[in-house]
Amino acid sequence: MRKPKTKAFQAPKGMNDVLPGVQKYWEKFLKTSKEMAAYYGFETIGTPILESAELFKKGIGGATDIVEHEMYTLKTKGGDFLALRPELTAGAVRAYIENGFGSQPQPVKFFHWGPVFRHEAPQAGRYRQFHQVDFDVIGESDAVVDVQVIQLIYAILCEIGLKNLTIRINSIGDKSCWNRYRDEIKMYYRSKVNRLCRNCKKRFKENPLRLLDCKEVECAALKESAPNSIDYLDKACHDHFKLILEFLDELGMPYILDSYLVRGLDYYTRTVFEIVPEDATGSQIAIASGGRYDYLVGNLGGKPTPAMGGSIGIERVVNEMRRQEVKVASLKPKARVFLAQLGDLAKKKSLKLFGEFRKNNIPVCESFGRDSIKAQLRVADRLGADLALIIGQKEALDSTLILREMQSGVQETIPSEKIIDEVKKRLKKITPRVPLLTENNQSD
RNA sequence: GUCUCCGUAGCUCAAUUGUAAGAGCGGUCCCCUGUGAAGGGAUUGGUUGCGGGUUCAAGCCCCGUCGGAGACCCCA
Repeated sequence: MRKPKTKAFQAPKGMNDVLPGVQKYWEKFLKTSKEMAAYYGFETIGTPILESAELFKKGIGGATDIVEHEMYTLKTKGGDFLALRPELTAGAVRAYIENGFGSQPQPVKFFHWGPVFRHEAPQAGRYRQFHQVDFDVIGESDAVVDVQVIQLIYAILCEIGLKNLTIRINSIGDKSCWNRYRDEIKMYYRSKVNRLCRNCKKRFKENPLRLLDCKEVECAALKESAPNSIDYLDKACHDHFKLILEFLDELGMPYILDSYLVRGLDYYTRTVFEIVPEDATGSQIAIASGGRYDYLVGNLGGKPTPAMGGSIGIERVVNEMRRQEVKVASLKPKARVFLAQLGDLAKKKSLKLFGEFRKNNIPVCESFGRDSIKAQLRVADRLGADLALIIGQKEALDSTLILREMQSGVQETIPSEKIIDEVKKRLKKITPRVPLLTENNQSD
């Protein structure tokens, strides 16, 4: 007889469980991000995971890969077309407009984080559901905020312990520069079209600027002598960018000017940047990126408002933290006291006692499910407890507890009402078997 | 969407197509019936991702499918 078996479920492709063993990295990163963001004057905002699909088409650009091929879309029962957000900025800007943040003192600074979705083939550092933190400064055109956003993101990454990060930065100008530059690019490539790869032939027609993004050997060789976008910035954009570089120099931040850096979202103007770990193996996965988007608020129906933002990919950061073996404190509260029980009455009393200790802010560990005292003490030992409290039939009736110092094995019977104070006293006296502030890299 | 490699116990991995798929680690229990660490013993573990096919015989070969790792594209 075969038992009918439910098939084993698997998480959807490219979507991962965040298991207890890696939570500490997430916590460390999020805690640091929130604190730093608050310090820089950012206020936290949360927006829906679902938004009108149209928002992203208008915001990110209908011709981008993200919107054209990678968006999870759905039609509701009411007939609305919604999409799982592929990034956070569009939602933040929508919220800015919808809630009238435009009439508050400018700029408005948002800190924003959560899951985002892109239907792509999973790969190194790439998932279909992943998480970003996002920083947006809306309502300020000064170059100083461009630098401030980069500084903030860079500082967070350093603060959590990442090393050897490089900032790549470029300016792609704005409307007044684009046409001129696009013409130059087309001109340059016109005679070379048949040497381009298939994709680039398409790009030549549809979006010539993306030609510079290609990594095919042939195309990469061609772009070496292609006109440089920076040479086609108008005066305002040029000055803006120059100022940014001066700020970065002043701050001593490790940036390289990458004139081929073009981001895949259409809303960017002027400044674009990404932060890449210098990896000996040559992996070039950006863990953070962003840029200025001076037209986005206007394009989404608000009044024209300059803005700057950037986001960090949490999974990529966590992967990098683990690759660099960053030390992160364990999340497990270090319980130095173990509570062991024997018998039904004792078990009931233990449960109550556990609550008492909690109120007194003394972490206590237990293994109530185990009935043998031996097994319980074994657990106590494995957990590295300094004190074991044992309450058996006899103690439960007498309202006492046995207090055992694990190191020495010395025991003493203590009346229940005095146990909290006694434990406090002993904990001060005894040196912990396991250091309290463990910064370990073991998976928990 | 295209391509390459991979899928055996909770974990790390064995198994020339040929007994009834094994080991280490882990878990549980016992040696010790109210007292941890060392040691010893036992035990728990699997429709070999799933579904077909070839074969007397498939973990192994073939097809499909679902996952995973990675490359392209793109991106955090």
